[in-house]
Order: sequence, then structure tokens, then C-alpha cells
Amino acid sequence: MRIGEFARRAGVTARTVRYYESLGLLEPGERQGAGFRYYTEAELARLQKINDLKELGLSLEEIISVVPLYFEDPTRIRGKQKILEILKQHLQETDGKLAALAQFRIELQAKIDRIQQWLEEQTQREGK
Amino acid sequence: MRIGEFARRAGVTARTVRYYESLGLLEPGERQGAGFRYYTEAELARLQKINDLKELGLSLEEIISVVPLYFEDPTRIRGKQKILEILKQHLQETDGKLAALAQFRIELQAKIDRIQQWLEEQTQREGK
DNA sequence: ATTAACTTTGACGTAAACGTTAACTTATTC
DNA sequence: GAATAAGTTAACGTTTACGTCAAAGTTAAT
Repeated sequence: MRIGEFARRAGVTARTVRYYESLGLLEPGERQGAGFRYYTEAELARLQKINDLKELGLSLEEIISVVPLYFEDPTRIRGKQKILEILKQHLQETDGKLAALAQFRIELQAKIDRIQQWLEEQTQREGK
Repeated sequence: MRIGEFARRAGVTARTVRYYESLGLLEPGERQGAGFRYYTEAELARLQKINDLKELGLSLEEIISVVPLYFEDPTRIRGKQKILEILKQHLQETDGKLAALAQFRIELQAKIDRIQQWLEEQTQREGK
């Protein structure tokens, strides 16, 4: 498929796709005819995974180092020792974020409960 | 304390402090003498909470709406209904992120285990 | 053949979140 | 009192992640 359909199906713009290619996040799509890029379903899956990782708050630079793990045999990737270190660091950061987000959630819930309860008391006090 | 010490203790720069004040994230520090800002321990606590929320990936704009809840009686804050909606949305987004991060962690751990096991097999195969 | 839709590259613009610099004043230390 | 450190505002610079535009060409449908 061409870049417009590729981008649409992934929920991004063609500009984004060319930008990711320039970063090395996406392979240069196979060029045909007058230089048009053509993409495969496999490449679409990769772009969708990139989107997922972005949603997690990873920067594009971080995604560059992480995304190969989803589409290549990890044992065949170059520089495994280094990747192992990067992964462990990611894991540690992820654990920290999980804990912080869970705490944030508890605090949020408590405040929601408090405001909600107060509003209900106000409503009852108004005789409604 | 003055802005330099205030920033240092919070782990940010004076530029950041002035920027946050311009956004309304921080109260304008009390001015003395020739316009120097002076800050209190309470304001330091607020700045540290802002940092914590930033670490969670919230934008400064989002932090503006969330941070008052930590330092003011939620029932006394203006526009409670609206804040309740914002909080509920945050809670929903936080739950989504928690689930996604947990999944991401599982995937990361699995890949770490796989690479680690392969490396160990390599080492044993080398008779070392 | 015509036309609409799509593509290309390059480059400037935008937003968020500051960093850095300049010019000037004040506070602190010796 | 001099020297040094710290403070002020304003403004331009930087980075990340694109958006938008221009100019020109290609592809696909009719």
C-alpha cells in the first residue's frame, strides 16, 4: 500500500511516516515507479507497535531501541549485552512509573471520593 | 529563601521557577527589597509535588489543574463539578496507562529472560 | 486525454519546556 | 568599600515531534 493508506490505517500522517523513516524508526519503504514508497502489512504492525509505545510515554529515541525486540529474534540482535542493560534499565524505570502511577491513582480516587461526598451532602442539605 | 536556593533544593533551575510562575503553576513569590522573590517551605513542597507529577508524564497544563488538590481543601476549590470530571478522566487515563505499562513490563521481562538465557547457553557452550 | 488524488523533497512554522545571553541591580562576604 | 555571588527582565536559542506550505511530478479513474 502507498504512504497515504499506510498512514491512515495506523492513525498517523504521511509526514509522521517520513519523519520516522528519517529517524530510522521505520525502514525506508520499498520504492517503486517514480520513487513512491510501498508498505507491507508487517510494516503496518511495526508502526502500530510504535504508536503503542508512544502512548506509554516513551520518546521516539527510546522506541528506536525497544521496538526491534518485538519484530526480531532477540538472540539475533547485535549488541545483546548492551541491549540487556537498556532493557533492565527500562524495566526499572517502568517499575518506578508503575508504583508512582498507582500511588497517583490512589490519591486521585481519594480526592474524587471526597469531592463527590461533599457534593452529595450539599444536594441533601438543599432539600433536593 | 531566595530563588537560587529554592530552585536548587527542588532540583530545577531559577529559569524554570520563573517560567512556572508565568504559567500560574506557582504563586508569585513574595517580593522584597528590589523585587527579589522569597519563597517558603510550603512553596518548596508544592514545587516538589509539581516535579513528581511531571515525572508521571503529566504536562504542565494538566499539572495546573491537578496540583491544587494537594494543597487546598478540595471541597473549597472553585468549579468542583468540572474538576470532578477532570479527575475522573485522569483516573481513567491513569488506569489505562497502568494496564499498558504492566503489559509492557511483562513483555520486557520476557525478552530480558530470553536474552539472558541465550547468553548463558553461549557461555556454557564456550566451555567457560 | 483529462482530471482528481496522491506523491515527492525541502523548508519554514508551531508548541511545549525550558537554556542561554545580555544588561543591569542588589546582597553577601572579605 | 571592593569583589564576588546572586538577583532581575527581556529576548533569542534549543530540542522534540510534528504541521503546513510550495513547487513539481506521478498515479489512477473516468
